[in-house]
Amino acid sequence: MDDVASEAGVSRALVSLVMRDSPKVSERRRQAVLEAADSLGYRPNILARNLASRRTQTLGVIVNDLHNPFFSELVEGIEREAESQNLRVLILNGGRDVQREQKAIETFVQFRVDGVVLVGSLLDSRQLAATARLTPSVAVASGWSHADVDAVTTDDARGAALAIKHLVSLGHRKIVHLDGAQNGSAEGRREGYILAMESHGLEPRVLPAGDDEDDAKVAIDRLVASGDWPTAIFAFNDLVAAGALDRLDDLGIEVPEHISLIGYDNTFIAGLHRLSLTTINQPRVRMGRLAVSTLTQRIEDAEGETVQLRLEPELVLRGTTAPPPS
Amino acid sequence: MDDVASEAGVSRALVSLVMRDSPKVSERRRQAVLEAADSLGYRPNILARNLASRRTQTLGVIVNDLHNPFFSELVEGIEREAESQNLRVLILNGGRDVQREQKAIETFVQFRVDGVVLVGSLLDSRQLAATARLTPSVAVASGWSHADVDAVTTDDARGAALAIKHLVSLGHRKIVHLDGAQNGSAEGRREGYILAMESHGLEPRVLPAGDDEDDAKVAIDRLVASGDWPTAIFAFNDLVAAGALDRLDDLGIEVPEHISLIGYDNTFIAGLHRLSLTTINQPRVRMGRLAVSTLTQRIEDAEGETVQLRLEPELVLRGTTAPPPS
DNA sequence: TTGTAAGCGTTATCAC
DNA sequence: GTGATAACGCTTACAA
Repeated sequence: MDDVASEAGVSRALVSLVMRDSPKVSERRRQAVLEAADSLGYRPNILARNLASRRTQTLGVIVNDLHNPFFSELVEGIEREAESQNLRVLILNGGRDVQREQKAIETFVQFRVDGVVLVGSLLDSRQLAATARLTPSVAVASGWSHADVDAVTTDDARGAALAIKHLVSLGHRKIVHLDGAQNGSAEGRREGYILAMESHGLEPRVLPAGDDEDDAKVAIDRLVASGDWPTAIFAFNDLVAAGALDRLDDLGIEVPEHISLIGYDNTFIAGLHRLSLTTINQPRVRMGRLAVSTLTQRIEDAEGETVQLRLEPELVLRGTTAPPPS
Repeated sequence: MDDVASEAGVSRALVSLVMRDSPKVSERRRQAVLEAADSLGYRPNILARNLASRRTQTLGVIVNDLHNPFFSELVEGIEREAESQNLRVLILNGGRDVQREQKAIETFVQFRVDGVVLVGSLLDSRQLAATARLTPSVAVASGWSHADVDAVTTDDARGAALAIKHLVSLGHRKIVHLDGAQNGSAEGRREGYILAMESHGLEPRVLPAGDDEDDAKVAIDRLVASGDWPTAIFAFNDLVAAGALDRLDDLGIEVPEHISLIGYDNTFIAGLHRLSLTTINQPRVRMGRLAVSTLTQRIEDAEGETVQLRLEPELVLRGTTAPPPS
């Protein structure tokens, strides 16, 4: 910075102002500084800047699972809103592992990012609350049971109810749920499923699965072994549905002729014609944007009341649901 | 840090040593410091640490397209190797946009990360070389034409040749290529395709497409409009192949009965039974690991000779290729 | 093994 | 618009 200052024939303070796009610099000086900086290949040191200014203009995003398209599509929304607020976005991979997620949080805290967005977090309420005490935080797409932390979700119970209602209206009565295990959204969908089944006078049957294709395959195999076959499956998400579909194809069980299948998230996978998965849509881009705006409000006012936004999911009809075989 | 020191009854320097897991601290003091840190909720400030130590122990990863599973799977390899070398990994989304990628590089440079991994970069040779001059860099999965920059790739021309050889051996003669446009790997695959076609005495036909499903659909529509129908399509990647498959299904053109289709990357999409895409595999995890080890060597020795690793792609036979209709 | 003191590259304040 | 000077929170010789 000293070098740039003397090269441009100005003070260091002026260089600092120019680098920060301050309006109180004459155009002439600004040009001189920018040229000097350029010719010397000067790059402001963000570390020093952040240290001195005690702000980072950076948001940390922790993505539970980069492999799941739902999350990467959500990140788009986050980035768009952050960009419009002139905030940088750093991404860390949670790797579907609570420990790694905790470590990622720790990293962001140590980096002193202005705030953290937890996408599809695996943390429980207590851990989430602890995180929010450490740094401004918002949870997106990670269920509904976290009273004290800002969150943007869709109503998972309602989404599940939409799925079940659709299946019931087609005439299904034996509908099983492939459960998302410890995933934050699993509880809402599971309970929504159970409630919806009961409200239709049907008996719920929850099969533990997980959140990706492999988990689904194992679950389907167990379902086969049980000998008790349903007429429809409500899967935790599209990945699970895709895995289930794979296994059903292996077994020669036709979808939707023999069995109906419904996913969740409406990722691009569900839209592939060959899968044409009936699913539940979540407005990801909007969720991402809202998460960021919620977070920036929280950053400005640490004490404000907890914000909990719950958007509406909607049913997307495609080709994997039909009336049960007669 | 001062607070922790006085709470633990030691000097600030000692606290620093403990926080960095230095071996030269007595167990007794270490415990005292850790307890004090814990009770005060102390978190070392990485910014200050990095500033003072002039190293960040952090690698920056710029992912061209989070939406493409190939890249997210590659990131796994990167993270694994980085973790084993005790390096943090920060991810920035390139968003399939050269400008954004350049901005991401700038951000990492300003953060003074120890090095940068460019995954599926869109930069041309000159831009890449400029980046490498700024900070230790390695390009992964972004083609072969960047002589002065460390790179880990697979042999795209060879991959294309494998695809064409397979199709030719099935009896195909009219094979078109859906081209990846400005994507770094596009050139190698395109030229490999052209060369392979010519070596079989066939006429190459390159159709501009892009790198995702939508690009593919447009390209297929143009192909239809041309009235000149091939018996096989070699797509730039699995996403393009999936998009092409969608469009072909729309048109009632059966794969592989009427037309054969082959993708590239062997992402999990290709493995979905409903798509069952014949494709070319790239060893992503290994590529990721090699990228990091190459980069760390470069960090240690800025002057060493350029490292260019080219791994072998391989054909993965699935269900979208068959002999041409007779 | 512990303590001291001089940086690290910025920002921020304030008088000029 | 400028220049001096004190933070910012840590590391790192070097001394003890």
